[in-house]
Amino acid sequence: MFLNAGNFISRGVSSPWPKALLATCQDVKSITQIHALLILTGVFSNGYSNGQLIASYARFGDVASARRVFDESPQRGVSTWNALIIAYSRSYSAAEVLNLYQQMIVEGIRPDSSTFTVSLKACANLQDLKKGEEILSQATDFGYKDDVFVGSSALNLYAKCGKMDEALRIFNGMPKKDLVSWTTMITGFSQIGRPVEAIDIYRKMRMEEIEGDSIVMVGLIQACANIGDLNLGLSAHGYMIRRDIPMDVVVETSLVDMYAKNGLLNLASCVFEKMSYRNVVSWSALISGFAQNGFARDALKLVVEMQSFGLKPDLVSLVSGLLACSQVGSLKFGKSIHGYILRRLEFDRVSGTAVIDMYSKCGSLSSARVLFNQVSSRDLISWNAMITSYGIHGCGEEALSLFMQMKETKLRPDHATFASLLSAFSHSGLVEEGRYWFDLMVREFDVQPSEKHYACIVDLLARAGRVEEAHELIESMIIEPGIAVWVALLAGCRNHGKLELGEKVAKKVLELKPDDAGIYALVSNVFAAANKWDKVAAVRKVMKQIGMKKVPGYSTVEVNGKLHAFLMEDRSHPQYEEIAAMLEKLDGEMRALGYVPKTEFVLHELDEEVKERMLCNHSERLAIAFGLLNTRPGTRLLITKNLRVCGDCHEATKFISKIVNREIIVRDVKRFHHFKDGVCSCHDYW
DNA sequence: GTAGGGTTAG
Repeated sequence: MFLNAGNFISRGVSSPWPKALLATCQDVKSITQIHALLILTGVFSNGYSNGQLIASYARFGDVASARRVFDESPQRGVSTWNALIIAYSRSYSAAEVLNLYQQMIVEGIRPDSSTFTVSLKACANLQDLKKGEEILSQATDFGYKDDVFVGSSALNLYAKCGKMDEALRIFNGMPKKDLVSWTTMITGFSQIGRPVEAIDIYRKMRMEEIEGDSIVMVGLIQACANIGDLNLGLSAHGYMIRRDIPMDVVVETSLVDMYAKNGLLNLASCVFEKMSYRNVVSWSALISGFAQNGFARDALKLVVEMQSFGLKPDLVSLVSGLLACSQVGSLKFGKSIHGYILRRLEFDRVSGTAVIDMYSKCGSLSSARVLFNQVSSRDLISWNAMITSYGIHGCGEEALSLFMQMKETKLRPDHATFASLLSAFSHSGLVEEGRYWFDLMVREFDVQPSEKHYACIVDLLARAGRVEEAHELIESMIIEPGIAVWVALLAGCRNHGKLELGEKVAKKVLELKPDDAGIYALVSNVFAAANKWDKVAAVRKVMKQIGMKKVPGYSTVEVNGKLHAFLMEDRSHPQYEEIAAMLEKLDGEMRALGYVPKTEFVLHELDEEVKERMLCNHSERLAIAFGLLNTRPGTRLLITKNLRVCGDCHEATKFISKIVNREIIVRDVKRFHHFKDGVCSCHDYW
């Protein structure tokens, strides 16, 4: 090492030899040796290269040594100061950066472009706009107003503080822009949830014939992901391949996320598979893509799989896991994630809300409430989640009471709060409360009713049998009634035998061209209830023509932590014989207690006897029988159904809960039913 | 200057 130093000196290298030598260092030890050499040769006491020495220590994260060099330096020029400031910046000590900046000013050292850039970055990270603006004005005083580095740092400062309009003002006034300036704007708009403007600036950048690099593409891809602009996303991907822009883990992860968010899970998986290196973020992007597109099982599989690759799930990936548990009603998996977070991580607000949602959607309302009480800093979404929980469990009064408590905080209820609240009223039959708060929502809380609020209130009225009133409300709507409100009315018509109006509404719904098989099923059911079998056939034909498949009804039951799924008339199950025998036995006991099969729920033109047999084979009944057979007496059963529970099964489950003396909880696609001692928590109102 | 997470109608 010293020999090399000699070579540098004797050859009279014109570039400063300490710099060249320091650059060759691979560890702190060699830096220490050169440090000693600099002292020995007197270079150090001349103040020469001290900055480079500081920077070298900082390169290996040794801030303490960097500081020592600084403190021992006999002379400190701007480069010495900058070196130390950068050292602190690299170790994420933003406060110390600003501290040094201040000292530097006090000591009368003239800051340069680097000083301002690093200090402004510290303000951005601290989101300290006030300090940042102070530094900006000093930069102007020192003549760095039009410096492109200072300019971009200013953009970043405003972007990180959420002031994109101010950033845009500065951006437009910048005499010189570089790729970083453009990138900061694109990324800034993208991250603040203004993807349209992000894309707009990207287009302007390309019009000025500036080529993007991988970082700017990340911002663009993120914007595409959030706005759902798949065409642009695909072309961005293609652009990078064509121009051979190197793709690192960040770009590839953004691509996975963009495809996954837009439901192109095949493409997302494809990119994911080809990645040479994947981290927790890459896995999370894919997991959340599956979870958010309804592929809960795949999401959960990935949570397990990532661990076999040696990666530990973090809060973000686990929140997606919780979402998946909520969807399939897997209490066991959900609980294990809850435990994992308790043991190895720390809850934040988002994961706290996700756990609340998981417990409530997996049937455990009381656990959800316990956790809600434990969340220290609740935001609007936490409250909304808990109000929703009460709603789906049919606890309208509790939902209202929680809403009143929320009103006492400084949080303002939003459109989601009212959607949950109105839906809670609807499921509990609190019609007057619903009308009252719908009115107050507009008058006092300034929340304009949207389609979903109207759908709630129409549902509320129609469900309560006030079908005409619901119809009148639709006629009086300010906004054009969409398919959701008509569907809510239609369901009311069916449930309350208003078949004449029902037929009219059914036609209306068909005109609006639903894209949902469930809606076609409802329309067809209304025609079936009115014995219009020709129209039933016509609807089925339309569905066939547009290639829409009826979603088969299925139910799942969790037995010993494993989910078992049953389709209607599912004879394929290995335990089918036992299940059928159990159902037959129960059927006899139910009839003895007064059960009469409600064959009107079989929507085909068939013999009564055949209809009765079909009802017995509904998926929820198979799941219940399987659960009874495979769990110890007295165990609570949790059934999840992908459609609404049928009226006859609802009746039968009440009887079964009494006969077997068990609590049976059924989660259908909209809400929960808690069956116990022959009654249901919904009091037959749903 | 760069990536992933929670609530919401029928």
